[in-house]
Amino acid sequence: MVMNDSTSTQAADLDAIFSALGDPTRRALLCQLAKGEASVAQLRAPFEMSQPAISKHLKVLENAGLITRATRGTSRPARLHAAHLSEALGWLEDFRKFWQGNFTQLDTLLASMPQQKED
Amino acid sequence: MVMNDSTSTQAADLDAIFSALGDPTRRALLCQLAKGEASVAQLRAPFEMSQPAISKHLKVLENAGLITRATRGTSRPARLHAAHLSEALGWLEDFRKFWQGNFTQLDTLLASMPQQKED
DNA sequence: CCTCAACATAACCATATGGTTATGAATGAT
DNA sequence: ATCATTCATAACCATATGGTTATGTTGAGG
Repeated sequence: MVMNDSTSTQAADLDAIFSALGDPTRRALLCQLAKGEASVAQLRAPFEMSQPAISKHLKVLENAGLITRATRGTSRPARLHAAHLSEALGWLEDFRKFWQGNFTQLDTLLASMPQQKED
Repeated sequence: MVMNDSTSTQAADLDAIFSALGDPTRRALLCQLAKGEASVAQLRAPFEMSQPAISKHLKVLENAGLITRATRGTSRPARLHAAHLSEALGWLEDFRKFWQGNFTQLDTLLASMPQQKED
């Protein structure tokens, strides 16, 4: 497994995806969208936040490839684009496998060594 | 499943974890640490970046609960703390399940409706 | 055609982020 | 005791982020 930038998933993608997920409002928006597509007004409803703020968050999610926008009249409904979410999942799962595989070795290694003071 | 802040995982945790993962340097640091614990100097080696910059990144990772620090003499080696990584994984996997479950419904729903122009 | 509704965009602001250089503190070695 | 090494912290800077209000744009309906 390759754990650096030579992976098929571009580092910039992961930057955008993880950063997008780092905001609670945006995670909540994704949760709403998991129930189906929704307009800006609908997405805004649960929040005490201005409409432009929601539009900005949606743009961040769109740039991260996590949602797509349509145009239906004056409405611009958003919907999930799960492919990019799996990129983040993929990285984390790969990382977990890598770490877990290595952890076993490390564990074995530590067990065969004189005890060390940890701090 | 609960997709909001009332989950056992605090929203603030996820904020910190995902934000921490949003930086390529920090992901690279985690990859290095997946091979085993490492000192600041060792972690710094692959980067063209000052030592304080690395220390700052390590603090971000530590605040996110993704690593722990030890103290061995003048060295302060870092090591992975995978439990918090699984929080991010957990959120993403839960989200995927939620979305996938709902996607089926949505798909069925759309199939039973008159065709709509998408944009 | 006029107007309302639904958004987007611009301009602005405060704070956060990611880097730097300079300096300080603690430990190990001589 | 001194000195070098390892790292943390402080101060600073440029840019990004997350919010606001004000305004522009575009399509639907009377």
